[in-house]
Amino acid sequence: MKVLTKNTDYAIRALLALAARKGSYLSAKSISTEHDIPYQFLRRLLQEMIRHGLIVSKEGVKGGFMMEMDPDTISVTQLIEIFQGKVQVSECMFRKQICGNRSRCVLRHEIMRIEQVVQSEFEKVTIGKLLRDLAEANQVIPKTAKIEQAVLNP
Amino acid sequence: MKVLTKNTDYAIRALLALAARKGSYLSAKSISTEHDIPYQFLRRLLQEMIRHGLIVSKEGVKGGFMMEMDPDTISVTQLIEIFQGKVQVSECMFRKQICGNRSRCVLRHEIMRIEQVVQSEFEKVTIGKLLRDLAEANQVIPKTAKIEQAVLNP
DNA sequence: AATAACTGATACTATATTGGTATCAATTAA
DNA sequence: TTAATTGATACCAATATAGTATCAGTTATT
Repeated sequence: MKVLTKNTDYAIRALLALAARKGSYLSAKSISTEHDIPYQFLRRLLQEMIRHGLIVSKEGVKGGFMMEMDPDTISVTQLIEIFQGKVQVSECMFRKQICGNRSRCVLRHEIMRIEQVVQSEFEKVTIGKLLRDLAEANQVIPKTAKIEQAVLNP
Repeated sequence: MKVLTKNTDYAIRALLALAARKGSYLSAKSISTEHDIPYQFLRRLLQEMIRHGLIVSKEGVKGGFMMEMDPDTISVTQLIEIFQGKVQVSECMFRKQICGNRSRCVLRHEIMRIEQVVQSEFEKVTIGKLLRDLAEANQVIPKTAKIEQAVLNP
């Protein structure tokens, strides 16, 4: 059971790069090469994130993608939902009516409780928090010159 | 993101049926029809559970599958692991050496913490507990005659 | 105005996972 | 002997995941 697919994993890494250079445009190409993410794949992810209002873009030369919003308002849960769909126990959850299978519902009750825990935990993990963790981790190993560089080329 | 696949879902239901009639043999066919689980699919699941020592079987007429062990020792985590693989953040988790990508590792650290929470929560949810929850739920609706029947034909 | 560096949109392919079916051999109670 | 059963395994279809390719439109720079 994989918690994060490549989609989400790459998206998080791209957002970290954008958050580290918040306010300036980064091209898909530069993010791709610096973070070892397949170029065309990355572009699709970036466009998806634009559609969800997480980042903005500018076309043409010197264009690229930019993060405008506060990185602390972007949580890992959001990204999981975008790229892996809303967390659900099993399909029957989407039916509005009470599920005919009572045993499944008992199970569901238990798991929904756990889901709440997971959701709230995941919501605390934001791009902002990860970025700070990263900076901290880099300070522990001061050999890697500039922190910014270390953040962008880990 | 689906927490439980059909595999796990069906397996849990089958185990609930077996736990409710603990000590006696139930055929795959009866479980299949009573719980609306595709016959051949179910048989594969049952065999997998035998391989993992969760249940036992007897061949021939009046044969079938039986639960011998304490239902409280079978947790949902175990079933998820059997049918959906061990919970992992992303592939790089399986590499022994420290992952070259530092940003991913920071993320990993966060998620592993969450994983711990999930694991321990899921471990509390055992077949035994679900069965008791079921019986309780059935008592609330006393119309459904015998509890045993209600458990098996929910 | 031409060009090169960009994004937008979308179609395509390969592989893995999930969900489900079919078949045949071996066992056993009646 | 026979019918009900499991053991083992091969197969199939649908979906999800991961990744590639292409072409049209935009824009800074020359």
